Amino acid sequence: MEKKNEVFGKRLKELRDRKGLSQEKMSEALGISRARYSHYENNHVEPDIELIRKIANYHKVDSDYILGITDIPSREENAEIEKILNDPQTELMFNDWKNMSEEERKEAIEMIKYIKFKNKRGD
Amino acid sequence: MEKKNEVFGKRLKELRDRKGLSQEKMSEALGISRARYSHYENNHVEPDIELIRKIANYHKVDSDYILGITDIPSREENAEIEKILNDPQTELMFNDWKNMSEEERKEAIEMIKYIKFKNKRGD
DNA sequence: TAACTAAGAAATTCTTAGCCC
DNA sequence: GGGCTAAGAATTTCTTAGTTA
Repeated sequence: MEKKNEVFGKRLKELRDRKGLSQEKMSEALGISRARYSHYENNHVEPDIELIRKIANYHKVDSDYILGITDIPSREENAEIEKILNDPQTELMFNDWKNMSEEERKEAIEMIKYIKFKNKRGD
Repeated sequence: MEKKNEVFGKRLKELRDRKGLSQEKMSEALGISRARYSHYENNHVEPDIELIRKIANYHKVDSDYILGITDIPSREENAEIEKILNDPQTELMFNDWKNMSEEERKEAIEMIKYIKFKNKRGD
């Protein structure tokens, strides 16, 4: 059967697998038939906007991810990261980190691990 | 004519108005007919995924906004941050960094500066 | 059990042409 | 110009039933 070269179906399957659900369970959750859901995963057909919304909501990911516009499942996470990066110290650290070699980075990671380890022990 | 109670059309019109374009110009930009574009704004029909992508890309907004999932036009992803964080080592480092205290971070920054200094001198 | 698909029915979309302001 | 829509053609989607593994 014909398959469009779409990322949409891949995403559906990937998100479903992540939850360990069968197509049956997924179709129930979305309120559609088993066959219909299968068509989506195999890129035989495309859903309407309402179902795209339901899918995004169910998996708690951005529609941009489902539609293959981005490879980041959710920008919410990214927003959190941005917040962390707004911390002055973190910014400082990142300025150095940016232009470090792989070797230097390895070294730095070791040091960081050591610092954490040391403090946990209360030295 | 029948109108679905959709936010999709509203968004299309709003984004077009923001640019001060006619439906004609918009339809040309998207590579579709004038009537077809009008149907979209009036919620008579819904586009396929490919066209949703084109619209989001043209207006530089998230598909989540166009589909009415969010009211925030764009979550303004920081492309630079994404790129940096995709590096495996950086990810590793960041996992530790996240849950470090201010004191620990200070210490880490000193260490990083030292590592860089040391290497510059060729020791 | 789980997933896929052929075939046809059902529904939606798209075009053309024309209308209104 | 700028936007809307009726009507029918064209296309797509959805269901049923059955197949495959």
